[in-house]
Amino acid sequence: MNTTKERLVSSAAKLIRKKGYFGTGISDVLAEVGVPKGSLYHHFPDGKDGLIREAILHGGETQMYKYGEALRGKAANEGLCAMIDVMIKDLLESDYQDACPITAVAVAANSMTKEIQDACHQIFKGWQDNLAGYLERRGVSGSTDKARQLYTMFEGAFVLSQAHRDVMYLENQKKFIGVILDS
Amino acid sequence: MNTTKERLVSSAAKLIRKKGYFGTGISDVLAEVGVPKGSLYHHFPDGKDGLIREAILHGGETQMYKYGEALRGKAANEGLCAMIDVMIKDLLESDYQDACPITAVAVAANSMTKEIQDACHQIFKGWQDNLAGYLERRGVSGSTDKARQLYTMFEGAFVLSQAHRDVMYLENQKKFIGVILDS
DNA sequence: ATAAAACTTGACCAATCGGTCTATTTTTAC
DNA sequence: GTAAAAATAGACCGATTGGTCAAGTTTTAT
Repeated sequence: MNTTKERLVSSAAKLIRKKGYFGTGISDVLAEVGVPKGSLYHHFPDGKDGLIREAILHGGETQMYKYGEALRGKAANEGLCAMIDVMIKDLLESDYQDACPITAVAVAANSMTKEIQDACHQIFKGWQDNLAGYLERRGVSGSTDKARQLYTMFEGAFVLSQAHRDVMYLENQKKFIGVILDS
Repeated sequence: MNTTKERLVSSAAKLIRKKGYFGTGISDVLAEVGVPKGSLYHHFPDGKDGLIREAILHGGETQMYKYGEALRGKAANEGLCAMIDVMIKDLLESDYQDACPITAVAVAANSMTKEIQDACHQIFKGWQDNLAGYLERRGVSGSTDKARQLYTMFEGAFVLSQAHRDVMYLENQKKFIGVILDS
């Protein structure tokens, strides 16, 4: 399926990674999809907020799927390194233009609707739980705490790699994965 | 001194922490300071970009000073914990509304002017160098690498604590400071 | 076949955006 | 004291913002 609604959501998801909530205009999305304004308000009666909310969920789930693919069937350390490689690839392929799809909105989410805050929260939590489950299945002790810490490090490294236009921050995390897993 | 220019800069710095670059309007700043438009364009001929650039530098330096105060005269582990407490206090006092002053802009900085990107880069680098110098003075080996890693963790924890409205992410970093310093 | 529901279309709206401009007031320098 | 410079003031500008709406088209159900 490739409905108008889906194309609007994935276009919005793509744009908010680059410019965030306030930087992404309704007309930008409309122009990219080639759809008039009325269609958007038919599918999203709540307007921009409804669209962005779904875009966050869509972007977050897409990303989680990519991470899941990288982890699958690998030992803990190896899988986590592959996950970092996904992040590095994302940054390089977009020439450092694509932020973490959630961070791009989350940093200013407190001035937005409750629904959007919840969407950010939900996706972040999903990533974390997914990572914890992955570690648990590999027999790592204290999987919840370690997943949280790894996830924190990766998030910081992503932000800094983008800001400095240097994937070194992400690359460096590989060295610390073992330190955390063994702690 | 408390000049019009300074008040404009610190108001802009305050607002971009809450809403980011695109979310902060020139008129918001003007309204808060109680100054007409002409004054702003007198002090900042480059308009919004010039103002935001100085706001980033100002906000970043203010923050660095606060961190420096927390670290001063303390052993490495103790000082870093105090630094985390500063971040926690910032989040709680603003009811999770204030993001890291640089992150708030940096996540979308790639769609802004080179000058603004450079300002973000400069402040981030300053924090990192400061932390490395602090560790070095305390005889920590590999101070550059460890400062970078601690800084990455703290940045991630700040973003996640804000997004989840839960300072636990920051609080948890205290447990890992020793792990990194001893690694 | 036909009525209802779903969807598309684009003109239109008030409000706000960042920015320009000229006029006036205040401060500084000599 | 007076001229120049700095700063304040706010009306005004075109462009864009998110959003509404009435009219038309297509799809679905019966």
